[in-house]
Amino acid sequence: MKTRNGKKGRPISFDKDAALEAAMLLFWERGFEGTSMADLTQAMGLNPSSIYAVFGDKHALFSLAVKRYIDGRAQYATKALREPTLEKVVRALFDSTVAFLTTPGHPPTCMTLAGAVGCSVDAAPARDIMTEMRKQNEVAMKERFLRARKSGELSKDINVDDYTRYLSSILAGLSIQAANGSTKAELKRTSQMALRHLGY
Amino acid sequence: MKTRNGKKGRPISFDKDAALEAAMLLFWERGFEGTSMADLTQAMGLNPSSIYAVFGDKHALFSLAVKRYIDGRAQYATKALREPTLEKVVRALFDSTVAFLTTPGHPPTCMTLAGAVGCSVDAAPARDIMTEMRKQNEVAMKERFLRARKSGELSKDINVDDYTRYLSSILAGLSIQAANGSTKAELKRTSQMALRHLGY
DNA sequence: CCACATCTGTAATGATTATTACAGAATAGT
DNA sequence: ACTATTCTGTAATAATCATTACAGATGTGG
Repeated sequence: MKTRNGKKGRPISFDKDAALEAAMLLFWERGFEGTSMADLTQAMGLNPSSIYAVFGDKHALFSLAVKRYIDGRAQYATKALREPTLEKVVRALFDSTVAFLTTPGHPPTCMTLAGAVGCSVDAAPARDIMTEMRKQNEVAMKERFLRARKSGELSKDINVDDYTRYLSSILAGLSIQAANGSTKAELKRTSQMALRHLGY
Repeated sequence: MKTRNGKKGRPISFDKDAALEAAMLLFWERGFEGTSMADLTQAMGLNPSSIYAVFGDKHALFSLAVKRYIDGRAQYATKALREPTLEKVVRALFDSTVAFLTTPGHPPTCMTLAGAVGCSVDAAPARDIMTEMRKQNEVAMKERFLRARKSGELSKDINVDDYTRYLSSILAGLSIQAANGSTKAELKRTSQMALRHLGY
């Protein structure tokens, strides 16, 4: 057994992970429609046949790239929600978002905002994936805030849905600010102002 | 003199304004890259030659469409800044934004966010126009807040740049919320929470 | 070493992209 | 009426789009 799990035929000659990472970064920078298969072949260092064989068509590849983004680069948000107290959660949310948006090596914005907001009908599935991801993110936030409400950290006077949407709005706004070219210092001050208004 | 300003040749047979309006709405919905010239010919009811003769190429047409958007549909923001007091300005900013985002007949988001955030290098000029518009919007807000600072309505303890970016962030966030499918009632509650935090 | 299965590279596919060439139609000034 | 000028409609352009056909390469299991 030369391993490969009993699979016959010529084995893959490239690093799937590295290829998908390259695809993810390109989609992140240019969105679904702004990224051509030709661009992808170049960035991934593969020929079309290999891409289609391993990842499927462009839509499937985009889905995988988004999944990689969510499970990797975007985990900072999930981690922030695991902080023990509400204040720490909210602080971590802002701090890690600012850090994320200003990390070199990738575009200064969320992939889910750059990917596809307005797009052609052909790209609508990609846009819907992005919308779905943004909504899932809000659901995760809401669940954490519901726990904070039960523990008494979040006043019962506050509607959790509203609180969630409010925070989500500001965080999305930060991403737009970053895309506009705001510096790390500016983003920090903006989030400090948001935190102050939230009572932290 | 049959008027037409001494212009010779066959006269234009269509309504420039209506055609540009149709183009603007299509760009708004699908962004620069998501809108093809074929889509535009159909939506504008014109053949390519007429479009090129009157509006120039796709980039020029996009510029004109954005200008029309700014000078028309997006004037609500400029009007809000003309309110007499800071509180009225801020309230109007939120109220009119929510009204705008939920007005039927156009996409539920700002054109400057839907148009092109991530895009191909070919579409970069269009993206840069959108970024420029978002920045100009902030400049206008900042000027108004500087006046409020001078009149004593805005505390000198508050950095006007920060205040501007903070408000701009929340407003952009509202646009993302609306694109996510939030209802008018939800957007209203979110902006009410923002207003409360701002002291209004 | 042989038959089979899978992957790789190239070159082709047909569709769609933005843009233009060109011929005919409609006006203006003379 | 005539010519010059401009607009309109169609059809062509060359480039690029996503996708696939196919032949050769490279492996596995027997």
